[in-house]
Amino acid sequence: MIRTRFAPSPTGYLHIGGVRSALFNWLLARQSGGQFILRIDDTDAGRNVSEALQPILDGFRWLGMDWDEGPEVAGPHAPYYQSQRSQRYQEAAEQLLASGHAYRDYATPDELKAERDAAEKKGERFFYDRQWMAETDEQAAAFEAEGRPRTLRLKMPREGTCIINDLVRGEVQFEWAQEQDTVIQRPDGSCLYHLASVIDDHDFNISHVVRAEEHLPNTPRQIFILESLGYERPQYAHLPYVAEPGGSAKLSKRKLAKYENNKDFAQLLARGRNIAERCDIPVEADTFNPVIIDFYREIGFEPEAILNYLLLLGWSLDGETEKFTVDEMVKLFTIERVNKSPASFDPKKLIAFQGDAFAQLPLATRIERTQPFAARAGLLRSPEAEEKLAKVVAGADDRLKMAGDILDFDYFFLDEFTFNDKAFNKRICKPQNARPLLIELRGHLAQVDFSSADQLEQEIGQFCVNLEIELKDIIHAIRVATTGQAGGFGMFDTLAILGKDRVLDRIDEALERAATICTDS
RNA sequence: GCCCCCUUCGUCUAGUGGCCCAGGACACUGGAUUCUCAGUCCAGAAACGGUAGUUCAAAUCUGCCAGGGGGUACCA
Repeated sequence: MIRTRFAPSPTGYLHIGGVRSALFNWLLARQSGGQFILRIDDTDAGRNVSEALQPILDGFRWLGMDWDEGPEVAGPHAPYYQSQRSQRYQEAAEQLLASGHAYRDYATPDELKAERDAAEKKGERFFYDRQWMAETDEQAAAFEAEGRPRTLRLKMPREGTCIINDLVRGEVQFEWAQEQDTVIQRPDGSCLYHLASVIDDHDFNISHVVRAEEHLPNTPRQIFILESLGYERPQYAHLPYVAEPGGSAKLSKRKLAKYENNKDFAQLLARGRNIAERCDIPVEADTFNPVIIDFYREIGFEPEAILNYLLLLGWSLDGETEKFTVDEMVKLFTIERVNKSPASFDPKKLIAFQGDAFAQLPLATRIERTQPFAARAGLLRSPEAEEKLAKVVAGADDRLKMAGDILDFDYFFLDEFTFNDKAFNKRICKPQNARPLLIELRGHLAQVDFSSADQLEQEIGQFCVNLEIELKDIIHAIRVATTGQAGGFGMFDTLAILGKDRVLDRIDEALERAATICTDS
């Protein structure tokens, strides 16, 4: 039985790279009828865990990655919080000490630092020489009498090779002699990550440790721990990390400011901020950002689109197939086809996937998705607004890339709207017959029934025939006058949705504006 | 510095010795269609880090070099 795990720290946000690691773990488990476990690495005390964990669990639920064991679902190996498992780590630490695989060490942080600095000065690699190792209880007592702090260190082998057969990297070798005597327990008795992680993976029966490649160099010491304890090795798969947009360094939540200099990243962020601002969504610098999963949920992305995009960041089926439903991902994913090299996060391609996924949705679903955004932005105040929303979403068609884009069509809902200056100049000021035609058309439109777009098309067509002009001689001016925009969807649909009153008012408004701002030349 | 990993179009990738003067996708450019925008269709530009070998034949194998990255914690 394949059992995989993802182990987030409760920091209050779910990193996009983390989501990808989690996805690969989840896929691996699901495709074989295995299990996916969520374990919380909250060894850092002093933080309100439940509060900081919630956004992460919400993220998982939103993405549809369910976990078989972990927070809020419990399970046979509970607790799944490392902070509640210290007793267990303590036992393991003692076992390691008793078997001679670990030793008590009494070096002070200052002494260590001095040695480290000295080694660096000589251009050498620091290597702890076990100077303050207590080999006997007497020695330990003596050190303790001096008031020295006690840590527990791994007594790493000084010769031989550690061979790891990694599922994505193949065989990787490390010389034991290069490994440091890692500290596994602090003076206060708390245990460190490497110990905790190994114990938990063993206790939870994790069969496949699938994690980011920054853990690869840590693996030998973890293997040392687990073999010293007599545990079986899990299978390892070290994933390439997700790199920053336009770069090759690891995508980091600490470098948000830097990414804003990336054009594509900045555009995505700006798009999100625009939606958030109008919908009154709190924009916290820490979480409202394309590196964090919450961002996408807030502005109306489809979880499947994100999953699909992330899947392709480091994995491919065949170089041709790009679109996968979640079921297909589960069925077709193979750890063997995970790439070795880092993949950089490309906001543009993510948007392309999202736009595609959104367009695939049935109309009713798209309406449903846009509804909350329209509501929060105050577009749905009039009684017939819901009905209008349905028409607008239908008319907008694939111009809507994400649910929050509905705000681009606010001019259908609000009395107030703004004219795009450039379009106004080009379509209304410049063509010399635009204004007379608009006046003429306004008069005609006042007699026309607006209930059907087809009807409007006929009427306006006839209007053009009568005046011996072409449709395009007038239609652009109408668009700008009634929507303020250079582009938009079908003009007759637009007019029908807008309704007669608004259309006439707006033409009047446009004419007034033209009178004041168009400079005759 | 030391250890480890990685290196095909701008980006994600296909490619496991001949099918590759390198295929697909996003983005980009041009054209067609339309009332605009979006879309769609067609076309185009765009890559095997370098080098020395092995071989009849190398993006694919080997060595070296270079570049990038990760790790090097009483962080995870």
